[in-house]
Amino acid sequence: MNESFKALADPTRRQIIRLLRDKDRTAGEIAEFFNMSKPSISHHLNALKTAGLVQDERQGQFIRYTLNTTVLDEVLSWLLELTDGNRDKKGK
Amino acid sequence: MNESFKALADPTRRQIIRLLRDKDRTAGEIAEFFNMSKPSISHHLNALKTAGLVQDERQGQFIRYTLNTTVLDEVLSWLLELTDGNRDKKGK
DNA sequence: TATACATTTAAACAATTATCTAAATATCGA
DNA sequence: TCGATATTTAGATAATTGTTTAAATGTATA
Repeated sequence: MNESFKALADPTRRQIIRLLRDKDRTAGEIAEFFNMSKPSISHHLNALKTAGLVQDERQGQFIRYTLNTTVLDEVLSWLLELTDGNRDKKGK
Repeated sequence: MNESFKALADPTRRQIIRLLRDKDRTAGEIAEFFNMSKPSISHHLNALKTAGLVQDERQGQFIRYTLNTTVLDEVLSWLLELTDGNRDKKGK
């Protein structure tokens, strides 16, 4: 959970998530959207992967990244617990 | 928006938010929950305030902190845009 | 199998962040 | 106004993070 929030704290990583919302993309395709070296993007992708926010799968020469909405849902739940009226404050 | 995500990236700050969800509290009351110096807590409170996640109001000797759910709602919206089916990808 | 392409890993470095102690500011009550 | 209490601000430092270039790994193809 902490990893997820930390992963979301960076604007580049949030943008990557948006890109993957539209469709799966390879690391190179993702990198093209940014003014940043490929190793940097790779690093950000790894942060997202560690957090469980994306998954990767090698397809031949390429590595294809996919959004994992499950973890996003968990973050959503955490936030919803705060704004919702129910006060059972379960400490997740 | 970036400030909000960065503020949420720290576990101490998330815990502070949870504490404020239950009720408003003074800086000192908040600090009692943590194994950390008061200046550190003050620093975290300031980060939350800068992000707009909390508001503060002096009450005599004390400073009382309040949760501002409006900004939390904005973060929620950002996340909901990702998980929802609608694909109008407005770049907020 | 040699070369090119896609991507990651390694190593270094700068910038940011979290933390502490000490000092400053603000308010209250005697 | 003085002393106690509540909190923040300042200054220092250690840890973490984001970035780069160079090298390594894995795959495809001629």
